[in-house]
Amino acid sequence: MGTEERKEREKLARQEAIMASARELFFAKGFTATSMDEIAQRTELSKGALYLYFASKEVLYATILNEGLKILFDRIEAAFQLDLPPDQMLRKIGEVHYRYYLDYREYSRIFFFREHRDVARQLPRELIRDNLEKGMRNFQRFSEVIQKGIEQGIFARVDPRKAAVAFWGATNGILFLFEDELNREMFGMDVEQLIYYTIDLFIEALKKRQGG
Amino acid sequence: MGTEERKEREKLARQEAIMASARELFFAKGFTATSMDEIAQRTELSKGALYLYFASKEVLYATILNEGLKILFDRIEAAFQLDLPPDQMLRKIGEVHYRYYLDYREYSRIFFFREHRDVARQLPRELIRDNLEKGMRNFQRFSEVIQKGIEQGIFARVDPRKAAVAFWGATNGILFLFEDELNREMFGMDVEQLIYYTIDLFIEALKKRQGG
Amino acid sequence: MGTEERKEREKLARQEAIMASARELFFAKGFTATSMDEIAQRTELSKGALYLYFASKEVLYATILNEGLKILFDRIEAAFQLDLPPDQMLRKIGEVHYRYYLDYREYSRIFFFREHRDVARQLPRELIRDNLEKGMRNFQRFSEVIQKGIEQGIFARVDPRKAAVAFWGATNGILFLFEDELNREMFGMDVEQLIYYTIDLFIEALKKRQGG
Amino acid sequence: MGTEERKEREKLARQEAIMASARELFFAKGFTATSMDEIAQRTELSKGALYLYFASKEVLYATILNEGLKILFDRIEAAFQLDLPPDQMLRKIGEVHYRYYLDYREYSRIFFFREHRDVARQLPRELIRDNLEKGMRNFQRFSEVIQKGIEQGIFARVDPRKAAVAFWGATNGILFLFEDELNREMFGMDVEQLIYYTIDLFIEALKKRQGG
DNA sequence: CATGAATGAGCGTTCATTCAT
DNA sequence: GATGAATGAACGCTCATTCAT
Repeated sequence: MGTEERKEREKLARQEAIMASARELFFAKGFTATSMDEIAQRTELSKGALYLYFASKEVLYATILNEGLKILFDRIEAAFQLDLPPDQMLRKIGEVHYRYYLDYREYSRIFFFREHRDVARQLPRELIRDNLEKGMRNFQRFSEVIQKGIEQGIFARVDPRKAAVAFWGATNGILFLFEDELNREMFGMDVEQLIYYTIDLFIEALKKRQGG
Repeated sequence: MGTEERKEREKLARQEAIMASARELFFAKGFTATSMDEIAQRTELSKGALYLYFASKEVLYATILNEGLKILFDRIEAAFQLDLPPDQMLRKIGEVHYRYYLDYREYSRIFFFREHRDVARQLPRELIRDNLEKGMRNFQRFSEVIQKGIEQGIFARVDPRKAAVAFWGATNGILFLFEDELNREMFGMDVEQLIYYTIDLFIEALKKRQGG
Repeated sequence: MGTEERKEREKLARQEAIMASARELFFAKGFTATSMDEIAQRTELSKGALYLYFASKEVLYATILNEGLKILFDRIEAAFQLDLPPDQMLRKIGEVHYRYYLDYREYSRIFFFREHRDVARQLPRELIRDNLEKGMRNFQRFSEVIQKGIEQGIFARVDPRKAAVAFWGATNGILFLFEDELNREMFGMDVEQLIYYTIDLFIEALKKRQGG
Repeated sequence: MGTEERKEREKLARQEAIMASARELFFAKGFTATSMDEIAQRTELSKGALYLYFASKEVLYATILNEGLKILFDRIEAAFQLDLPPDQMLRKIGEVHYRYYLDYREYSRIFFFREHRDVARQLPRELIRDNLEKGMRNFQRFSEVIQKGIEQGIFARVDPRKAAVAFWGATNGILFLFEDELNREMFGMDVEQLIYYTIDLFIEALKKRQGG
């Protein structure tokens, strides 16, 4: 029968509806300031119904965070499918990171919340493992790109894995710094300028460097 | 009589006792999740007494944050007093940042979270301005070091201010990434290794790069 | 099914139960001295439940006040519907005021206190306007009665509006004075005696007076 | 020795200083909104010291209220010393009441607080008795004036004591009504106009009335 | 499945009063 | 007498979660 299927579909639709409301509210007001009441209201569902779909406010939040993480993973994954020479690929990855930061501003932002950590632990084990695997795959690919660059003589003989983390850390750090208004004011420059500057600086470093 | 002095001492001791409890709790659970009740209990003082020493939870938190910020500023300030060639000075700054991260782990950790900023705004205007000024002075010195390196022919003709932010962002980003247990597990390397790796990579990049 | 109806009824019953507790407490101790905790306890409901029915302590109080005010307005309104000659109508109004004072002793009492006004301002604007309108209509009718008395040659040519306020003020003042136990003891007479005495004195004054 | 006297004087001075601060604050913000802290601060005395002079916040408040009552009593007392014919004397009393309302606005206002009653009971028995006696004396004189008016044929043969209370109640009632902003707006006239209007209306009534 | 009324613990903050000094 | 640090109970209000229907 299609009955069960329909029910399953409806259940998922409802779940997504809740997440949609929650997303907007969490993004706009943060975890603490958002109440289950508001989420229920915006979803036009009863407060009790929320607990039919999500075990707790924390789990709901964590699920949303995970969603954002998935998007980032997928975008990076997609980038790796492109056929680009290593140096351009590196630039592409940086760009993807920055684009994600622009397109999903709130997800990026939310990763910087302390609450993120406390709450991320609430994710079902399988999701956590899944994220870890995806992350590792990306990291692996990242390293391979650099390795390929070395083999092709484009990059110096660096440690590909270290370089990958350093690169990722650098872009992350820039975006993080520019989250703070006081910092932005202090630096007097915009993120875009700086993120590409940092990416290029880094790629140059890899190109010219000798030894690991 | 020493009576008054003693009282003053005791008052300061009590204040420090409150800050100590608060520090531990804020570090462990963040601002929102820590209650004045808990702080009072841990200090073995009545909740009301807390308000004799700090006007509000926010002010208490802000006072603690500011303390940590001051230490970092002072350390960087001190580093700039050393007489080192630009490239070594850059390495020193990175090292200071990392040392601070090690010695005041929890402060670093707290600065990484968004909650920090929301509360930091509650600091008295003069403190905010003071912090901003200190930050700017550090940033200025930082840029000057790079500028000097360029003039001495050690560094390529980069934009000193952009390079300074990129450098600071990179170290920050590494430390931030390694805060996450999953990331640590994924990367399979330790922070120290990587932070120095990144610093050196960066300095090399500045040395070899042509154009700005 | 009657399920929904029953629920609605129960809801209203609960609301009334809260108001009943609140009324007693507010009457006995005033607004400030009454706590939501007490009201909840007396209603055998959790404190939180109170807020399901009333948005705030102020709104709860205001709702009760408004209820009492409405009764008074309605009674006066009803009196004006009677077909009585002006002098008897005046006496009727005084009597209504006094009867209300007897029947809704606590409401009268509460209106005498300043606290009332501070909280009355918290009423929704529409209610305030509504009350003001009702008050004005009553005042208008009141004046018209006196005006008619003048036209019929029963009353002297006084200013009807001033006379109306003076009359209302006089009855109010008597009731207010007799609220105080010390005053009652001092005067050695009862309210009823005096209120009618004052009313009659007043009507006589209007009858015999020449000029306005 | 004058030592003891001096001490006594100082004690009284201190007491008065506390009352002065308290008066201003109670008048400006009401009983509840005024804290002992503020009173102590304004008096430049420690909070503890306040309790050396007044047993509680309530007693302090009551003492101030009593002071205001005394002023009113004294003014009326003084009026009775004047050598005026009964009708003019009555007008004088009304005027004194109104003048007091103008000059000691806050005292008048404060008598209308619910808190007044709750707190008045806290006065030392002797003060309460004293007030009662003064009140009775005034009431007695008041009645005598009317009695004299009757004997002189100026007033009709009313019950002097009832008339006195009615008169006092009427002026009180007017002042009370005009305390309320909404009422003032509704009536569209000012107190002064109306208070004299009511006084005169009343005196006329006494003059022309026949019987008691 | 879904509702929404109800709970109950918790929040930051205030403040009259006490008491060791 | 005088201080002022400390108390402790209270305040109005919120909200994640539960559960009878």
